[in-house]
Amino acid sequence: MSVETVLIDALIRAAETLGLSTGSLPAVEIGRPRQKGHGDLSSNLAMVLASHFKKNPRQVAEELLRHLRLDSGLILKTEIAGPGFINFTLNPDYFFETLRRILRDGKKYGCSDRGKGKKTQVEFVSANPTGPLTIGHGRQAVIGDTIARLLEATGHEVVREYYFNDAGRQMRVLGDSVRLRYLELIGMAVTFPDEYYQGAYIREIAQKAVEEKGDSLKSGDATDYFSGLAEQEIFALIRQTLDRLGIRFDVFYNEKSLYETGKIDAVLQALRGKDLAYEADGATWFRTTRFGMEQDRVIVKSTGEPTYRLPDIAYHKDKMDRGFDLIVDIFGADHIATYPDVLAGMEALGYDPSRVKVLIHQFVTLTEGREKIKMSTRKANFVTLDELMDEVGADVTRYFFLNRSMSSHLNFDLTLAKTQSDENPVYYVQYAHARISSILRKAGEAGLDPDGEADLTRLRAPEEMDLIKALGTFPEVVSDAAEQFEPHRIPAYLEELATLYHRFQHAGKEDESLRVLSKDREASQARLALCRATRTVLANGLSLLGISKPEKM
RNA sequence: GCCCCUGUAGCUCAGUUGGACAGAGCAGCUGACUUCUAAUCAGCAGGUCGGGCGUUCGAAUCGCCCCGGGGGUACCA
Repeated sequence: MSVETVLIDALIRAAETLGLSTGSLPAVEIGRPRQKGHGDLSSNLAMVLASHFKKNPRQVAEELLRHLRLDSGLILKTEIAGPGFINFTLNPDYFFETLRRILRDGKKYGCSDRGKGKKTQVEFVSANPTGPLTIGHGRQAVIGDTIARLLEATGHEVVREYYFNDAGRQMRVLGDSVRLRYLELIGMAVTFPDEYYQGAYIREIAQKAVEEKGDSLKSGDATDYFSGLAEQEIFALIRQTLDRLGIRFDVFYNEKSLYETGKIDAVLQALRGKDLAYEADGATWFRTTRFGMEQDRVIVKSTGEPTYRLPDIAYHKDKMDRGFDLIVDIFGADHIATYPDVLAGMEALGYDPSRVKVLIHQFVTLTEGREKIKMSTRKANFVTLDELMDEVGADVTRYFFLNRSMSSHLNFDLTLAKTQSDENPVYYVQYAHARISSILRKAGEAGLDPDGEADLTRLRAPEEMDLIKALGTFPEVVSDAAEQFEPHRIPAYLEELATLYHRFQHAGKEDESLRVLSKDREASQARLALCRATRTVLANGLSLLGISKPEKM
């Protein structure tokens, strides 16, 4: 039983002796004061009950305290503060126990089984192979991968999936773009349309075609060859980029297969069978108005070609049929309009739409100093994810994207990322890890045992206690981040933890007796244990972010 | 017009789901190294939380109305 539940039980019992029936009690909550000096835990119960008793909250708090029976081995001190908070100070033994647990659990510390065995799919990136991944894709890739890692850490069984389409208009234009560059390369005069893909990579693919085929394709329709070649080359590039970021997909799902296996038709039939699809103006419409939307939507154009909605619905039906309990879709803000239709589709087909969790991340605005750089795959003026990693490395790239909540626009100043990479917070966190590694190495030389037994009660300095307390909240941070799908909580936590560690180690510089490797052997062993526990948590956190854990810097 | 995101220190952003005097990093200014790696630490300065009204014991957080920025509102994806 956690301390929180113990306290809640005790508070409820105290409230009952004041004449409140359990039924009329509001939900009792235990919070963590953010201010030092307000104890370790606090309850707002007195303030919530004040209006019921028509008394002042501090007075209610006093009465509650008078009836509160607490285990002194757990709670050291209670106090009424502020407008009527009851603050609890925990017995340090409690924290030493969590420290032991960290040392015992190691890599598992922070993991939980909240999502025990839940079959979960995370779909992200899903960029069509029309060009190198951009910085916008990068944000999604890193967010998606980290959410997958968080879900794994909380016991989910995760499949990472990339959905793409290599048919359709986009790919035809791509193939034809390559064809025109090819013709140019073999010396023919062509006019290259504005709306075609302008990037230099198109020429490189065309060059490959020249090497493979010479000028044998100068006449006739070889668009299929060109788009096939382009897809192959570009996908290889995309996988390579993802690999640099440490991202591996379990499944690459091709939209085309939905047609080949008849899944598209099956959806159409099913919708028609339920009178949820109808023909009008030469097109086929989905009765989305049945599901609370303002207008019906076209799912098959008058040309006979489906709109994106139909395959999207068929794809999600397939996810449902594959038995996923939780389906996480990660989209950029530009796709925000597509998901209500997909969810309506699920409902129409008799599935529970609440199994789908749609996460929308806002755009990345790339700036160079004050200049905004516009990003578009078709125009040549984008900065690729690879170029970014060339400049700042994979760790910084991942960290930058994970640092901020996905609902806020990300302002990525390229000049800042390049010139200030030394001052990037990721190094601050990594440095704490490296520093600990170094001190553990030194411990052996000093005749201490870095992995040895320790009397943890020797840890009493404020710098030590603050660090221990922070280590104890890690599992909660991880499960909250996973549950809320908010990866940015992890870097925020790690920065705080790194600060506490740096402060702890620095204390030894001001006060000789607080050094980790001191003359007091027992104190040293206890501090080494604290170092090890801190390194474990830093390492586990960095692993969740997919960022390296240097032993030296 | 309607829908989604957003507005917090000079800049970039957090804010534990309604709690205690609003926080961090960077930039600025002071100080601390023959180091258990100073890629560090301590301190100072910096705010009408876009504006207004409301709900509440209590609002950056919830509701309504304005103002600004971004995205969407296709028989494009």
